[in-house]
Amino acid sequence: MEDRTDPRLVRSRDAMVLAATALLTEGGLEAVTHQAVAARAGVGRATVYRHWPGLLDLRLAALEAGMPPLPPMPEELRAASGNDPRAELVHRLGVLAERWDDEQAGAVLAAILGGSRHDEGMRRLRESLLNQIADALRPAVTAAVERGQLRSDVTPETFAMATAGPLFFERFLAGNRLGRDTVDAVVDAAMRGWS
Amino acid sequence: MEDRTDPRLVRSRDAMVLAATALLTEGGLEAVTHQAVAARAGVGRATVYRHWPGLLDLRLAALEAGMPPLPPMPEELRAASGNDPRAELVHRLGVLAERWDDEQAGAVLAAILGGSRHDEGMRRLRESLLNQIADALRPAVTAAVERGQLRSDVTPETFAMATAGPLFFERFLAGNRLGRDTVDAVVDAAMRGWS
DNA sequence: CCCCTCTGAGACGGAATGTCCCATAGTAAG
DNA sequence: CTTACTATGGGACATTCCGTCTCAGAGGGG
Repeated sequence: MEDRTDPRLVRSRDAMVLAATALLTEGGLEAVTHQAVAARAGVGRATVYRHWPGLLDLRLAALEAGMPPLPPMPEELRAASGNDPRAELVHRLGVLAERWDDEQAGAVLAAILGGSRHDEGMRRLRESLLNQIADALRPAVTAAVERGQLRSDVTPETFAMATAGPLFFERFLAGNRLGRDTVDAVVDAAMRGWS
Repeated sequence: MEDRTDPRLVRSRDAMVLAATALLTEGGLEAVTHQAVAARAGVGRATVYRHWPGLLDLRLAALEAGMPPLPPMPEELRAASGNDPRAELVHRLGVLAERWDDEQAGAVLAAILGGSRHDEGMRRLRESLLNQIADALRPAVTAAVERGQLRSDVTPETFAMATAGPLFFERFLAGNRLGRDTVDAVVDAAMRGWS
């Protein structure tokens, strides 16, 4: 259990990760190479190799950095919505939609989708992403099921498919930005369709 | 309007496109390079450059070849279903799901999603893909609207989002294969949710 | 049969990749 | 402040890849 806190190490590391995510956003995963990261971060080429010996390691680091966890639901907001499952679902999917509207998220998602079929690390990222979404919806979905607003066989995973699916489609296949009205319509249709 | 029918030309071209799609399926878009295609197709490296001077041209050709149009709805099937919009929607989305279950389609889709943000050609491919889906659903959606089975403001594009979206999510984010039951449940929920 | 086009093979200069070494500067401990 | 240590930057190096060019020969059309 090493405690690597050498400031030089974290400094250069941060600079490299920052450069890598920027390159990823601008030019896709292919643009993330040891050389490009070194140049962008103002760092020696050998340093990048020292931190991430393999190209996949480097790219994985960029993807992880570009995929921070979703913020948890603020407790006061939950109370303010009167513990209404529908309102909570709209809020959580709204946060997700906001995240997906970001350029960086698009680059990360596309890269993970493409890479997860060939690389184990990216497969893990994809699964963690999926769990992130399902977990964000879990409490509200469970509550909605208990109140009879959703069929009892509807799991958070199913509901994620029914809501995040259309949002994903609209954002990344149709290329449209996600407005609050879209989120609202999707949640509405899903609750009606799966009850 | 040239009529290039030199057998040598089409022969080598076909071999290269075949090799390119295979490489795309196996290793993603990055695996498609002039060198790799030449080796795989048993063709001189210069020949690949002659046909597609740029790397993007080459990759675009591979993507186009891996994205054939959806087959039209057979007229007898349409009659057999008694012109029932719901049955037609299930059928068309079933065809789409089958297509997406194929390995090659996954590679193509992921590549298009990732590349369409930086390349004009891929953006066109993405749009054509979207239109393909919307067009496949158009007649049935229109019929369903006319019969009051869907709200009058539901367009084929909206319905595509509501159905192809979840299927896409389930297939490429959750990583599950698409069974007939999934298609059925999704169409069912969408028709209930958007009516 | 001849002419033309496409092809395969290879040479080439340039760029990128991966590995190594070493002098130096920043860091932690005495 | 001094000392031992460690990460860094820069460069050398061999190797591979990339894009372009040339040229002889095979395949096709008239």
